[in-house]
Amino acid sequence: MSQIVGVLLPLPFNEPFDYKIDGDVVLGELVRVSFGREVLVGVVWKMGRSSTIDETKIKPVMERISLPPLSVELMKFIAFVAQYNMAFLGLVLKMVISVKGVFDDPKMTVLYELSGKTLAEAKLKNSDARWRVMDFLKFAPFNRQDIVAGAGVGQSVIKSLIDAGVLRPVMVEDKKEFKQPDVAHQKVNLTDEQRAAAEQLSSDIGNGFNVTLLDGVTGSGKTEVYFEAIAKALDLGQQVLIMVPEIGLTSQWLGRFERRFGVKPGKWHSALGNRERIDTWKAVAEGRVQVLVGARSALFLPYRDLGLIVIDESHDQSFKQEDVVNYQGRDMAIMRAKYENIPLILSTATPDMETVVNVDEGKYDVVALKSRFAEAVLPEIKIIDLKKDKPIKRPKADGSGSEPSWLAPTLVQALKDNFDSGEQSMLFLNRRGYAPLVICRDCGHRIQCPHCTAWLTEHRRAKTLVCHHCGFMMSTPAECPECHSETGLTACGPGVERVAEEVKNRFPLARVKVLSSDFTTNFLEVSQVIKEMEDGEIDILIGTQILAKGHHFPDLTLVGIVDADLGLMGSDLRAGERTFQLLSQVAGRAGRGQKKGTVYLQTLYPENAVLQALVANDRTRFLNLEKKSRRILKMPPFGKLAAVIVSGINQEETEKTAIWLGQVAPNTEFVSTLGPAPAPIFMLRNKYRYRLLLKTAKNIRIQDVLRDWLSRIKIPNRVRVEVDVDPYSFY
DNA sequence: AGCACGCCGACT
DNA sequence: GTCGGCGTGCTC
Repeated sequence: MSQIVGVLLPLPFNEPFDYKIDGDVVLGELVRVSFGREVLVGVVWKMGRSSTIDETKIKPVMERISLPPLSVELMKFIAFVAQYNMAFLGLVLKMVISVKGVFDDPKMTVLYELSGKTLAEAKLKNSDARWRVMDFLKFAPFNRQDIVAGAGVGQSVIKSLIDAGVLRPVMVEDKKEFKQPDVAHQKVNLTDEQRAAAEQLSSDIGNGFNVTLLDGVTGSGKTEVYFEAIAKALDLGQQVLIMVPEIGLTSQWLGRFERRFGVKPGKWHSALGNRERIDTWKAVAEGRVQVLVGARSALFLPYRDLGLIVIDESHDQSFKQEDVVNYQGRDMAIMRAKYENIPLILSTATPDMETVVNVDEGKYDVVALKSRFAEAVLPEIKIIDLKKDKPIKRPKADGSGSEPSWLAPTLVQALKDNFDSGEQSMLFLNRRGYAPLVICRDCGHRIQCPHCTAWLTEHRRAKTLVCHHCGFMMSTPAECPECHSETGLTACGPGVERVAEEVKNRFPLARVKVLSSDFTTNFLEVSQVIKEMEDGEIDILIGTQILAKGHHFPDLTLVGIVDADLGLMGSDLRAGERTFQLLSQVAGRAGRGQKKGTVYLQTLYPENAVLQALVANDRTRFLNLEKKSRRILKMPPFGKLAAVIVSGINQEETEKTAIWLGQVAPNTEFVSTLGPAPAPIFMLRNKYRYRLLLKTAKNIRIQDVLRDWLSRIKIPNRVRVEVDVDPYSFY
């Protein structure tokens, strides 16, 4: 019996294509079909016809893939993500099934089983070794190596049994085995507060959809607490997903997991090799891996029986990122939990405003951890007013003139005292490279990226100038490209490399290391430096953002934030929130052991409300201020935003399109638009960019408004219009 | 998306 | 005369 089904393909379409298929079919089944001149794997999305094309043009399905079909819940989730983010349905599906080679013929291995033929029938003599082999294979087939080890025989014994037909080969798929976590492996002693929190989280497992904010300061043991909820889900035989911001940085997390559950969890991230990616995808689909830690993209895996989602460091901005499809990983995770009807835990020390408001409105539960582990106390935070406490220029080593300084005398003194008493210090500056700008002193020329409206950053160690927006790279020129002066080029402002140079200069005896999320530093290098820091082999560590993530350095007692104002600049809606989160995360690195830590914030604006709230260690005050201003401005979460970016090679054409869009933009009591305006980075990768911003009331379906708006004009071919629902970055 | 078809300008 | 630019349309 042949029937017609709609197959959704991993291509930019919103509708499935019709194919003929024989036999019983279920929705979600994976099928290989020919499409145009390509062969693709798609998903049976609809029963029956979805188009009106001539039946003779409908091709048959080539092959049915023998993997479990996508669940109805996952299909609904895919449809939701597509409609919410204004993305093609097929491209969202692509995020689920585009693992190169998963659907190819799997690797097979040869195992041997008993054929039923006896030794006598095979005209073989009885021997101990032969009987041990036959005993060993009584219940399950094994490969040659396993028979050798398990029966304690040599290869020749096995060979004679095979040749005689007593053993026969069976081909089985070579599946990577994922060890099952052991819930009772090593229970951790929890404090009363932690125990209560763990119990509340555990009680939600298996009881349907629910979101809980696990709110605790750094060092309060959030991880150990949600581990207990994970244990409960594992007890029920369910799968667990833990979403983390950047997997490469969590070797400490993996260590803690392994200590608690005795095995390594499955991993999913961009740096995974193809073999491991295929193994993991299949194991997730077949329910052979129970715990998976992963980046955003792990949300789109075809879990067999997902029971819990945990989002670690849930405030992290990297959960919102531009993938195949733009989406907010945290919000999408909550929707997935809703469709799967399972609980979700948001774990953070600095919840974002969306989460805070949802807690206020009673939509999310909250569990708070107020005290730090053991004796550890919160660090003391001090502000250094750079206008009064000015960094003092230092004479150059060779005596020719002076070099600028980026560290105020107070901070230098504190570093000295800390070093003298043999304790570790850390300096934080969220700027990679040596200097963010190179300028010619003779003609005033500033070296710009040829493809973007952005200055090139000097990376002195690599002897290159780099564009941090498009990746353009050139070797640092010897003379000014404009006036050819050989002495004019000067580095302007500090990056981590330059601060490190100053520190090495001031403390020649200290062991100084730089840690930066750079293309020149790889994962291995990063974990190496982190290990050295843990082992006390570094006195002063200088680094970027990368330092803010959950590392635990017990002997770190001094943190200096070189430029607390960085990030407060610009018109970004979440600048304040992000700065508060980043700085309190960094500050939280200090004093996690027995010793009290001190944090210095260097700033030109000591009265700034964000910094004041940090000093007072008063998150609530900060959140209330922020909440108030967002409510007045009707900004998220009190209103909705969508950004529209118009980009193209031709400036005139691009600008004209943007202006047209502005002219037909909807403006009502509940919907307003801003722009077009040139985007903050006007030219990016050789394309001119304009931005429009759509703002609506909270109860309006912004996607409908967008669709209606964008359909009013014809977009020229060489102009691209991108939509970003709930934008975070304002580039 | 990926590819073919088809219509106009600058070349061996 | 052809080669190749990219605008348009199609894929079940």
